[in-house]
Amino acid sequence: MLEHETADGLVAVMLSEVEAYAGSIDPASHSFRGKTGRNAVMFGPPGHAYVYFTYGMHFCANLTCGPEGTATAVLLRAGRIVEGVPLAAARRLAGRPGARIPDRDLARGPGRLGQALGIDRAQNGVDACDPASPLRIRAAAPEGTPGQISEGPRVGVSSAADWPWRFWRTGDPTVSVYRPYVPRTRPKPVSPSAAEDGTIPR
DNA sequence: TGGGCGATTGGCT
DNA sequence: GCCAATCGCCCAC
Repeated sequence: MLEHETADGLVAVMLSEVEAYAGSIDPASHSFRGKTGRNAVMFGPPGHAYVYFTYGMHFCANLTCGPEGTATAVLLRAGRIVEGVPLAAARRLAGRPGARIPDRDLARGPGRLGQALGIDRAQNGVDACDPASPLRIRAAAPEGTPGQISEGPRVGVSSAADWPWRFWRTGDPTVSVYRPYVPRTRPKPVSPSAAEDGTIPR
Protein backbone atom coordinates (compact mmCIF):
# COMPACT_ATOMS: atom_id res chain seq x y z
CA MET A 1 0.00 0.00 0.00
CA LEU A 2 1.16 3.50 -0.83
CA GLU A 3 -0.04 6.78 0.61
CA HIS A 4 0.53 10.45 -0.19
CA GLU A 5 -0.24 13.16 2.31
CA THR A 6 -0.56 16.77 1.18
CA ALA A 7 -2.17 19.94 2.49
CA ASP A 8 -5.35 18.72 0.82
CA GLY A 9 -5.41 15.47 2.75
CA LEU A 10 -4.30 11.88 2.46
CA VAL A 11 -4.92 9.37 -0.30
CA ALA A 12 -3.92 5.72 0.12
CA VAL A 13 -3.88 3.11 -2.62
CA MET A 14 -3.73 -0.67 -2.45
CA LEU A 15 -1.63 -1.56 -5.47
CA SER A 16 -3.07 -4.11 -7.85
CA GLU A 17 -0.70 -3.94 -10.82
CA VAL A 18 3.01 -3.21 -11.32
CA GLU A 19 5.65 -3.55 -14.02
CA ALA A 20 9.33 -4.28 -13.52
CA TYR A 21 12.14 -2.46 -15.33
CA ALA A 22 15.70 -3.71 -15.14
CA GLY A 23 18.17 -0.97 -15.89
CA SER A 24 20.98 -1.56 -18.33
CA ILE A 25 19.85 -5.02 -19.46
CA ASP A 26 16.29 -3.91 -20.27
CA PRO A 27 15.75 -2.10 -23.61
CA ALA A 28 12.37 -0.84 -22.39
CA SER A 29 13.76 0.85 -19.29
CA HIS A 30 14.39 4.57 -19.07
CA SER A 31 17.78 3.69 -17.61
CA PHE A 32 18.83 1.39 -20.48
CA ARG A 33 21.01 4.05 -22.12
CA GLY A 34 22.70 5.17 -18.95
CA LYS A 35 22.23 7.81 -16.33
CA THR A 36 20.65 11.13 -17.34
CA GLY A 37 19.08 14.01 -15.48
CA ARG A 38 15.64 12.49 -15.72
CA ASN A 39 16.43 8.96 -14.60
CA ALA A 40 19.12 9.73 -12.02
CA VAL A 41 16.88 8.57 -9.16
CA MET A 42 16.71 5.09 -10.68
CA PHE A 43 20.44 4.74 -10.14
CA GLY A 44 20.16 5.61 -6.47
CA PRO A 45 19.28 3.50 -3.44
CA PRO A 46 16.12 1.36 -3.33
CA GLY A 47 12.81 2.44 -1.84
CA HIS A 48 12.79 5.86 -3.48
CA ALA A 49 10.19 7.33 -5.80
CA TYR A 50 11.12 7.83 -9.45
CA VAL A 51 8.53 10.14 -11.01
CA TYR A 52 8.56 10.94 -14.72
CA PHE A 53 6.40 13.17 -16.88
CA THR A 54 5.10 11.73 -20.13
CA TYR A 55 2.88 12.59 -23.08
CA GLY A 56 2.95 16.21 -21.97
CA MET A 57 0.38 15.61 -19.27
CA HIS A 58 0.89 12.58 -17.06
CA PHE A 59 3.05 11.87 -14.04
CA CYS A 60 3.87 8.21 -13.48
CA ALA A 61 5.43 6.85 -10.31
CA ASN A 62 7.97 4.08 -9.80
CA LEU A 63 9.68 2.72 -6.73
CA THR A 64 13.35 1.88 -7.04
CA CYS A 65 14.05 -1.60 -5.79
CA GLY A 66 17.54 -2.91 -6.57
CA PRO A 67 20.83 -2.04 -4.93
CA GLU A 68 22.28 1.38 -5.68
CA GLY A 69 23.65 1.54 -9.21
CA THR A 70 21.47 -1.20 -10.69
CA ALA A 71 18.74 1.23 -11.84
CA THR A 72 15.94 -1.25 -11.29
CA ALA A 73 12.43 -0.08 -10.48
CA VAL A 74 8.77 -1.01 -10.54
CA LEU A 75 6.21 1.15 -12.31
CA LEU A 76 3.04 1.51 -10.26
CA ARG A 77 0.37 0.83 -12.85
CA ALA A 78 -2.87 0.58 -10.92
CA GLY A 79 -4.56 0.14 -7.58
CA ARG A 80 -7.66 0.62 -5.50
CA ILE A 81 -8.10 3.81 -3.49
CA VAL A 82 -8.77 2.72 0.08
CA GLU A 83 -8.53 6.09 1.81
CA GLY A 84 -9.24 9.61 0.57
CA VAL A 85 -11.61 8.59 -2.21
CA PRO A 86 -13.28 12.04 -2.36
CA LEU A 87 -9.93 13.80 -2.73
CA ALA A 88 -8.72 11.33 -5.34
CA ALA A 89 -11.96 11.76 -7.28
CA ALA A 90 -11.73 15.56 -7.08
CA ARG A 91 -8.22 15.46 -8.55
CA ARG A 92 -9.28 13.12 -11.33
CA LEU A 93 -12.31 15.25 -12.17
CA ALA A 94 -10.49 18.58 -12.16
CA GLY A 95 -11.16 20.35 -15.43
CA ARG A 96 -13.88 17.89 -16.41
CA PRO A 97 -17.13 19.31 -15.04
CA GLY A 98 -20.01 16.90 -15.15
CA ALA A 99 -17.87 13.80 -15.59
CA ARG A 100 -18.23 10.84 -13.23
CA ILE A 101 -15.70 8.16 -12.47
CA PRO A 102 -16.41 4.77 -10.89
CA ASP A 103 -14.30 4.26 -7.75
CA ARG A 104 -12.52 1.32 -9.30
CA ASP A 105 -11.26 3.52 -12.16
CA LEU A 106 -9.76 6.23 -9.92
CA ALA A 107 -6.27 4.71 -10.08
CA ARG A 108 -6.73 2.26 -12.97
CA GLY A 109 -3.64 3.05 -15.06
CA PRO A 110 -0.29 4.69 -14.28
CA GLY A 111 -1.31 8.21 -15.29
CA ARG A 112 -4.57 7.97 -13.38
CA LEU A 113 -2.82 6.60 -10.31
CA GLY A 114 -0.36 9.49 -10.35
CA GLN A 115 -3.14 12.02 -10.64
CA ALA A 116 -5.31 10.41 -7.95
CA LEU A 117 -2.41 10.47 -5.51
CA GLY A 118 -1.44 14.03 -6.42
CA ILE A 119 2.00 12.98 -7.64
CA ASP A 120 4.21 15.46 -9.46
CA ARG A 121 7.86 16.38 -9.89
CA ALA A 122 8.12 17.34 -6.21
CA GLN A 123 7.94 13.67 -5.23
CA ASN A 124 10.78 12.58 -7.51
CA GLY A 125 13.54 11.12 -5.39
CA VAL A 126 11.73 11.04 -2.05
CA ASP A 127 12.42 8.11 0.28
CA ALA A 128 9.16 6.17 0.36
CA CYS A 129 10.46 4.00 3.20
CA ASP A 130 10.70 7.00 5.52
CA PRO A 131 7.49 7.25 7.59
CA ALA A 132 8.04 11.01 7.76
CA SER A 133 7.95 11.34 3.98
CA PRO A 134 4.74 12.74 2.46
CA LEU A 135 4.84 9.86 -0.01
CA ARG A 136 5.42 6.56 1.75
CA ILE A 137 4.66 2.89 1.65
CA ARG A 138 2.37 1.55 4.35
CA ALA A 139 2.40 -1.99 5.62
CA ALA A 140 -0.86 -3.74 4.93
CA ALA A 141 -2.27 -7.18 5.48
CA PRO A 142 -2.68 -9.07 2.22
CA GLU A 143 -6.21 -9.10 0.86
CA GLY A 144 -8.02 -12.08 -0.55
CA THR A 145 -6.48 -15.41 -1.31
CA PRO A 146 -2.68 -15.57 -1.25
CA GLY A 147 -0.94 -16.50 -4.47
CA GLN A 148 -3.48 -15.01 -6.81
CA ILE A 149 -0.97 -13.11 -8.89
CA SER A 150 -0.89 -13.16 -12.68
CA GLU A 151 1.95 -12.17 -14.96
CA GLY A 152 2.14 -11.05 -18.56
CA PRO A 153 3.71 -8.70 -21.07
CA ARG A 154 4.28 -5.05 -20.23
CA VAL A 155 2.05 -2.34 -21.63
CA GLY A 156 2.95 0.24 -24.23
CA VAL A 157 6.64 -0.55 -24.48
CA SER A 158 8.11 -0.70 -27.98
CA SER A 159 10.99 -3.02 -27.14
CA ALA A 160 11.17 -6.17 -25.05
CA ALA A 161 7.38 -6.01 -24.89
CA ASP A 162 7.26 -9.77 -24.62
CA TRP A 163 9.14 -9.89 -21.35
CA PRO A 164 6.44 -11.05 -18.90
CA TRP A 165 7.30 -8.46 -16.29
CA ARG A 166 3.87 -7.06 -15.56
CA PHE A 167 2.24 -8.48 -12.45
CA TRP A 168 -1.29 -8.03 -11.22
CA ARG A 169 -3.79 -9.35 -8.71
CA THR A 170 -5.78 -11.96 -10.61
CA GLY A 171 -9.32 -10.84 -11.25
CA ASP A 172 -8.96 -7.46 -9.53
CA PRO A 173 -11.28 -4.95 -11.25
CA THR A 174 -8.84 -2.09 -10.71
CA VAL A 175 -6.19 -3.65 -12.98
CA SER A 176 -5.76 -1.57 -16.13
CA VAL A 177 -6.98 -2.71 -19.53
CA TYR A 178 -4.17 -4.34 -21.50
CA ARG A 179 -3.30 -2.70 -24.79
CA PRO A 180 -0.50 -4.19 -26.88
CA TYR A 181 2.09 -1.85 -28.31
CA VAL A 182 1.06 -0.31 -31.60
CA PRO A 183 3.49 1.90 -33.52
CA ARG A 184 2.23 5.42 -33.91
CA THR A 185 0.90 6.37 -37.30
CA ARG A 186 3.10 8.93 -38.95
CA PRO A 187 2.01 12.59 -39.07
CA LYS A 188 -0.08 13.62 -42.04
CA PRO A 189 1.99 14.29 -45.18
CA VAL A 190 3.41 17.77 -45.73
CA SER A 191 1.79 17.82 -49.18
CA PRO A 192 -0.87 15.69 -50.89
CA SER A 193 1.34 15.11 -53.91
CA ALA A 194 4.17 13.79 -51.75
CA ALA A 195 1.77 11.33 -50.15
CA GLU A 196 0.48 10.09 -53.49
CA ASP A 197 3.88 9.40 -55.01
CA GLY A 198 4.98 7.45 -51.97
CA THR A 199 7.93 9.62 -51.06
CA ILE A 200 6.90 9.83 -47.43
CA PRO A 201 9.01 7.23 -45.57
CA ARG A 202 7.36 4.83 -43.18
C1' DT B 1 20.26 22.68 -31.86
C1' DG B 2 16.01 20.63 -34.00
C1' DG B 3 12.49 17.40 -34.19
C1' DG B 4 10.50 12.85 -33.40
C1' DC B 5 8.21 10.37 -30.03
C1' DG B 6 6.90 8.49 -25.45
C1' DA B 7 6.24 3.01 -19.37
C1' DT B 8 -1.15 7.58 -21.49
C1' DT B 9 -5.74 9.08 -21.45
C1' DG B 10 -10.32 10.58 -22.81
C1' DG B 11 -13.46 11.93 -26.23
C1' DC B 12 -15.50 11.22 -30.59
C1' DT B 13 -16.86 8.34 -34.89
C1' DG C 1 -11.50 1.91 -33.35
C1' DC C 2 -9.17 6.28 -34.11
C1' DC C 3 -6.94 10.39 -32.88
C1' DA C 4 -5.67 14.76 -30.54
C1' DA C 5 -3.64 16.77 -26.49
C1' DT C 6 0.84 18.50 -24.85
C1' DC C 7 5.80 18.99 -23.43
C1' DG C 8 10.20 17.41 -22.07
C1' DC C 9 13.66 14.14 -23.13
C1' DC C 10 17.23 12.56 -25.96
C1' DC C 11 19.46 11.14 -30.20
C1' DA C 12 20.93 12.53 -34.55
C1' DC C 13 22.49 16.07 -37.34
